[in-house]
Amino acid sequence: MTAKRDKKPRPAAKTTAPTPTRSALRRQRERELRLQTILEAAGTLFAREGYHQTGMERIADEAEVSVGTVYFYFKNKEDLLVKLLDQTGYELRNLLGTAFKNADGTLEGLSRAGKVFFEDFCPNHPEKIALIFRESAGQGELVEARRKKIFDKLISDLEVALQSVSDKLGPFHSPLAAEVMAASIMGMFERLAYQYMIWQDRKDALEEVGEDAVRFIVGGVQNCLKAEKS
Amino acid sequence: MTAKRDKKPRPAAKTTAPTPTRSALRRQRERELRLQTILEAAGTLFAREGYHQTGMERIADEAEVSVGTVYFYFKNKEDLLVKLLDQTGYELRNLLGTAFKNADGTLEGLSRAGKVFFEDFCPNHPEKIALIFRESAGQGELVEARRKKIFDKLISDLEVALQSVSDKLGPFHSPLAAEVMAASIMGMFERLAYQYMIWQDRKDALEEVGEDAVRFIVGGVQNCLKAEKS
Amino acid sequence: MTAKRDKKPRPAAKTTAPTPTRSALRRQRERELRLQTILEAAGTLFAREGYHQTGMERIADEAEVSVGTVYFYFKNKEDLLVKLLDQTGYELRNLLGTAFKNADGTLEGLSRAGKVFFEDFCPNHPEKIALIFRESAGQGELVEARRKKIFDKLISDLEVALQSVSDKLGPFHSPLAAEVMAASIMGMFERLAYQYMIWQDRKDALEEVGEDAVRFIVGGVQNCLKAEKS
Amino acid sequence: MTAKRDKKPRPAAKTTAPTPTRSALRRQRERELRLQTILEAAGTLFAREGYHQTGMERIADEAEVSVGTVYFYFKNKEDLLVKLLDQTGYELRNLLGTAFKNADGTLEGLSRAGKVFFEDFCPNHPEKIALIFRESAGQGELVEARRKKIFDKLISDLEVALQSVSDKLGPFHSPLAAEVMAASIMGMFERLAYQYMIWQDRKDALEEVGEDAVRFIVGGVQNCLKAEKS
DNA sequence: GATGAATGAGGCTTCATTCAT
DNA sequence: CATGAATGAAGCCTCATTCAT
Repeated sequence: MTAKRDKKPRPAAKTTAPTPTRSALRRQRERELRLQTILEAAGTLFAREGYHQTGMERIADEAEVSVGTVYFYFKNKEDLLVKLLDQTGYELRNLLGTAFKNADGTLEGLSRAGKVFFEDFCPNHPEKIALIFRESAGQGELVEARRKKIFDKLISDLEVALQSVSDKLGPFHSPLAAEVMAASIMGMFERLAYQYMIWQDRKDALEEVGEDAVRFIVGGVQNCLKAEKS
Repeated sequence: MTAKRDKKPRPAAKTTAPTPTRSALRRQRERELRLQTILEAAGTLFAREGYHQTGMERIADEAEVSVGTVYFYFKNKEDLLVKLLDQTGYELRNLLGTAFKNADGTLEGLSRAGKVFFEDFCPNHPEKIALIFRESAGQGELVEARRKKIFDKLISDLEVALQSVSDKLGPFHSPLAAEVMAASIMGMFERLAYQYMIWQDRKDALEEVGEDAVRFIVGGVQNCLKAEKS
Repeated sequence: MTAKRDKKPRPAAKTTAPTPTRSALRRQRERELRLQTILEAAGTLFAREGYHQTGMERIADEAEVSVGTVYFYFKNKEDLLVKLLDQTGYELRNLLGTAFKNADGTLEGLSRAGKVFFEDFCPNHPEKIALIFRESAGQGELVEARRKKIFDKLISDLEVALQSVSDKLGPFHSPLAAEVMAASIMGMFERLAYQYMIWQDRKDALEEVGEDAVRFIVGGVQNCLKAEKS
Repeated sequence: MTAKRDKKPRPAAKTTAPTPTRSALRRQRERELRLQTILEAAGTLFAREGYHQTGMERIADEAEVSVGTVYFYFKNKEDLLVKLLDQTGYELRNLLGTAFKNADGTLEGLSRAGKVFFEDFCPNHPEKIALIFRESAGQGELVEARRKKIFDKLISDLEVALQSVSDKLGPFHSPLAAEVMAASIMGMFERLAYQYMIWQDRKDALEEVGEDAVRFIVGGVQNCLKAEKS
């Protein structure tokens, strides 16, 4: 979970030291802290300068450690990107997944979820937008696989939410509809975030963008329901 | 359109022959041909193996020329990507732009444009999808600038089409709406193409995907109109 | 004095140890040593084979390090040449500058300085002769600028010495005289060293050459004094 | 004498065409002209940008011919430099050699020769200064050999002139003296020209520089004579 | 655990030279 | 003779990764 290779299936905690000394605990904490520091440094740089334009030495500098230390915590550069991607994906999924669950099968709920993305996530994590939607693209099979998994999960979560809507408001025109809509909505989020956060710097417009997007989504979903609500 | 640097702007003045000789014409043609060959080789490899994973030597091999020849036609690797991107962008814009214009301000027209993308462009140009939506992302400022320009134009074309719709069916709820919807639709196209062409290999599903997407779009647009049609 | 870029200006603030550990000192020493080893390898090869005929790999081989190591200590090939040139220039100026100062405004002193060049510097540093008078010529603006600076300083030192002579023995015929003579003498040194050390291998003749050169110089200087000593 | 390789020991003139047609003559003239054009283009560029910084294509451009044509007239790039160097050397030797001969063993004659260099050659041929004293240095064995030959001849000419002086005014202190003085004077010319023509742009000072240099030389020579003239 | 000097394979690019047209 | 597209060896340099201290 922390260091280089997962060689040792965690024998430490249970076997030798049942009662972790205080210093051991502190060490554990410091280690976690350092790992995060490095991860953040990498994240910042990847987002700002680009994955390939960022060297390991630069990351080490930014994290105020040595290159060797970076390699102690991460197997290699790709690993750094993967971990970063996973973490970002996890956060995003946490945020959106929760929002979708709370949607409770209503269109209002979906709308709220959309607003969470545009008004919470985007303005607070521009570098994560850059990472997940830009830097992680086209970086080799392993990263791409991870990226796919994240999107798959997000889309899947969204699909479930849409099914709930369907359960309440009637079936969709097509069996693929939920899946397609889920992917569509993710695509919207992606491009809108990219447009207004990365290519233009219009954080202030995000609220309105979110509202329009949400209205678009609601209309879209409604239109895919076989028997539309009167 | 020509080679490396446009240094010599055709020193036609001296030669008394305004009509290019036949051999000169053939050379011109061969040159254009070879340039395209290289461009295609690069396109294929970038899409299949990734931009960074593809060396110049590999490209030369694939195009059956020497490395030097590649550099005779393109300034450097980035130039190759940029030219490729521009060409792809041009084609896509040609296709979609035309479709949007033909939409003539009707929702049916928009739908047709969507189908053109999913049923014409996607299945026939999977490598262009990969190039424009994956490989060109995060490759340095110059490429990113070009990428932005392409997306901007596509979105702008689409926005115009949406304005036409608005002209016919009434104003949108918000002044940003057209722009946001345009970007949204591009995002949908992007992610759906990516999902079904790259991550999954479901060309057969594209037709249905397209239909669902289009239905979603139509619903979305309608919902953004102030006075909805009854 | 240190490595590649002086990025980190010694972040001493944090470490509570103002006294560098013994191992740190040893490292420092080893580093300096290696830098010199590389510099010497490059110097030897540049002199023997020529700057352009010497590849970085060859230099690394000669210094018994890897190419990467060379680039760890020097920014690029030009940097290697510049550092080498500076070092050589510094030594030469040290030698001649001191000799000129000790001349104390006498012609005998000047003569002694000349002999130092021909009998000390030349036979012991043939490769530095080659470097400063041959390899560093015509290698781009940066190197040329450095070269000019070195010559300027040497000439300036010599001019000062000549002014001292003038102070003792009377003014020169022309205001430019000191400067011209200084440059002339440097030119003599240069070509004589080149002739007898590089083009011919007549180290044994250097003593006599030096004597003749010095006699020539003395006569030249005297002839430029307005009121010659009887 | 003219083209690529001297393969054919000139069978043309005598064997097949005893009476050169008019067109053949014109061709001959044009060929010579073109050769000179290329040579001048190369000379200008070598002096301005440096030998290594100048590509063959650039030379061809400047001469308004194709690369192939350059290779028709010159075996390779080095050949271009060698021919240029030879030509320059020839001119210089012509100029100085004549001047030395006209010196007629007098110090006034030597002085006149010096002035010819500083007041005729330098201001009118800055690019030749650059070529012979900078660009041709350190460019491989063949060029260096040629360079040596040129300097040897110049020095030898000068030495002869000095011997004439000696014949008139008495023997030199040392048997090497004439040779050493000859080299010294060449060195003076070299460095002074370099200083005032290349590193500084003080053509206007050349006259004075020449005068001072000449006075220095005269004094130097006199001082090397065993029995000085009263 | 941390350090940072060392490694070296691999990448991109240049450019003198050739040769079919 | 002239052209200029094509060649490909060779060069410089980067940077992820390792390992002795």
